[in-house]
Amino acid sequence: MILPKKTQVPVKEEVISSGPKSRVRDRIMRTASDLFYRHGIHAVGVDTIASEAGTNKMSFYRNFASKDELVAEYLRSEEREGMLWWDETIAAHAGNPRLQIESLFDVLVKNTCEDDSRGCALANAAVEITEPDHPARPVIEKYKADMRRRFHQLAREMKSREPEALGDSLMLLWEGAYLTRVTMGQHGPVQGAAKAARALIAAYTD
Amino acid sequence: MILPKKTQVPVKEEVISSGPKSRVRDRIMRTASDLFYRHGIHAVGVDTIASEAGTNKMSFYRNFASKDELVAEYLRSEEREGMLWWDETIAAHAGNPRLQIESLFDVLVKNTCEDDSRGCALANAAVEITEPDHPARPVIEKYKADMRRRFHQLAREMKSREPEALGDSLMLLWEGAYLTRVTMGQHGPVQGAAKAARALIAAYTD
DNA sequence: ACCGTGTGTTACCGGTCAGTAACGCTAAGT
DNA sequence: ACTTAGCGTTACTGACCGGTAACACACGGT
Repeated sequence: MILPKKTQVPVKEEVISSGPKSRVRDRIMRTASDLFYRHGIHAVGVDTIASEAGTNKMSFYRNFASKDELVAEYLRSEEREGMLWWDETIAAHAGNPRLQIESLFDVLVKNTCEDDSRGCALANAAVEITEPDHPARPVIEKYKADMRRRFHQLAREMKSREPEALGDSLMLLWEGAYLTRVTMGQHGPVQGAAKAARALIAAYTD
Repeated sequence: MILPKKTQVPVKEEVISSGPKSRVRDRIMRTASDLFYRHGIHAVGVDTIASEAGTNKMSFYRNFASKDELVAEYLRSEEREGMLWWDETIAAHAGNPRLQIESLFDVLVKNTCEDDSRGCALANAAVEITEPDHPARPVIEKYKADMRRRFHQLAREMKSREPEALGDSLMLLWEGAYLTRVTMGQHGPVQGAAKAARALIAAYTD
């Protein structure tokens, strides 16, 4: 850790570490993400994750400090993915904030209505994890605060009346879509989320 | 159970059983409801519930067939309570569906923004419980379907355009308020739920 | 006086949980 | 040829999980 040695070739190590690094770790991450999302975090043990990933518990603990840390990393990867498709979606309609919001909701509905959807991984984790000092908490808080900021930003760019109110209202619809997907299935109110967003946007613009 | 005996006084038994029946059972129910709501269902064991209720595990299993059954009963009681305050709220504005919806959202925001709120007990349970054969599942499904029906009914009574779309939109806001309360706290978008509902109602009426 | 019901108490079951120790193998880097 | 890092394997710990058996007591109705 604090060894003064190894002044030779730190460059090489970084290259390698960013390369094929470890197959096992990636397999565990993918497997854990799948299981956590489908069955919930509390319902999946590390033994299950490891064996489902084709390895064992020891290899798991060689790559992750604890289950809680794995959960936090799972949510960080979900966050990255979510932000990615957000950016991709709005990039397709740059300069047109109204269309950006509408297509965000269109994609949300499309994704959330798929058979295997179980809503938002971050939001579900927030419901499941009640310990205030869990390492996943700050990840969730940061993500949701960021989402809110983005909605406010789009509402502002749209030059709507009361952009904060519109942004928050859209976020309520957004999260409501996720939750009703879980509570009422893919044919529930979630299907009308995009239409509701349009109505709300119209109400706050001229 | 199927004994042909005891043709004497079945009336008396019913009276007694509907009366003071058992204090322990009630204490367990109240304690379990509190713990389940605050910490989640998976996070609370029957041992904890029993001792927190001032009794022990054996007395618990004399009153409940299993933890899963307790969970189902917990949700049934939450359902009863929810329906109660729904009915009370709309009764105050009978004949005025628009005011009924608005005051429903006002009360929702008021309740959900309180310090100790953790959203909707039924919805949280839906997120936590992934087993499709859990006895709590039908309780949740029935409750949420009923809520949707009630929103549709109010939207219809309001003579709004597309009452189904408005009802579903309101439900999205409703559930979004619950979820954002959990993910973003009491000062998040939940505070604007009533205002958003008014905007949506206005958009669907003249 | 008697008996049933509800309750408390203790001890236990098998299973699962997160997490660790110790050993062996292999393949890649030097 | 030698080292080392990554991985597999087995066995284990201590705590907790949901659920049960057996026994004791106290009280209320008959």
